[in-house]
Amino acid sequence: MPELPEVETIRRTLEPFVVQRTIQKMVVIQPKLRWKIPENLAELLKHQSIIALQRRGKYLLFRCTQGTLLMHFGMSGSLRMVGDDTERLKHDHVIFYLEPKLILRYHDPRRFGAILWTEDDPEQHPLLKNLGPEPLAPDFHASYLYQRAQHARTPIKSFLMNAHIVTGIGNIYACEALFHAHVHPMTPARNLSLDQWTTVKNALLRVLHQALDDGGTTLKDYVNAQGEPGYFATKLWVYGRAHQVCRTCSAPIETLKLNQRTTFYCGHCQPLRLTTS
DNA sequence: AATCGCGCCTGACGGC
DNA sequence: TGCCGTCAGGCGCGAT
Repeated sequence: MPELPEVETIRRTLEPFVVQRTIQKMVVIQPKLRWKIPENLAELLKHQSIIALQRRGKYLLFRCTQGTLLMHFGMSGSLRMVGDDTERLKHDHVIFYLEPKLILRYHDPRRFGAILWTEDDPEQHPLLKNLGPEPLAPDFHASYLYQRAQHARTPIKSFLMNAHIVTGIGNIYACEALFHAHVHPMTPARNLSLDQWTTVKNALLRVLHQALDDGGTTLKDYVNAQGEPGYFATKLWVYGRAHQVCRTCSAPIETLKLNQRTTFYCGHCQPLRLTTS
């Protein structure tokens, strides 16, 4: 599922190809994504040039001459460059035809993704304006997390996955970062000391950078814009490893449900501490 | 104000 | 073989 490293990988793969190109045509096959694709979008996009390709959290931003196309991949979305348009697949919902010739196909079986348009500052778009900071930004500090967590009784894993606190962290990287930080996912966020937040933040950055180096995590169907998978899946320590032995201590990896999401952890390496230390 | 759980979707899989 | 239930889950939104 595309989290920050996957979306950033798509962005990096795509950027040298799409910037400076012009949108000749957009064909919508299935407009019903998480939100309906605006009916006039094809008309609006025609003949616009792509000036830059950016990322904010898990959103991909196509900065165009007269506005910005916002793209989200939900759980199962992908965007691929293809040579020709002859072999359209089931769940290919939108096709972008660029000039000089380049075809992009947006594919999303579960349709939890989104394709939207704004002509204002995209940072002020309702979906972006309340997002928390980028964890990979140079000014992202443990002290920020510590401050925001002061009154949060919510489990640290839910806290890290809250895009209004910090963007881009989904289930996989939240589980992995907490494992490396030796913090139990149920620990109330406000219980962590500044030192512990430093540990968590460093673990998070290490996991995100490693995943980026590996081109993201492919569990089932994630591919970048060139159709290539990511190789971080082989380096997962807890995610998807229920009942298997911990690679550190050989205890069985356990699971629990947090906000309807399966949470993987090692009960031995990540002891639950309910008192502030 | 913070937190919880629903609903949107399809595909894979297990049981019968 | 087919049908049904369950699970996977990002995230806005309404309810508490």
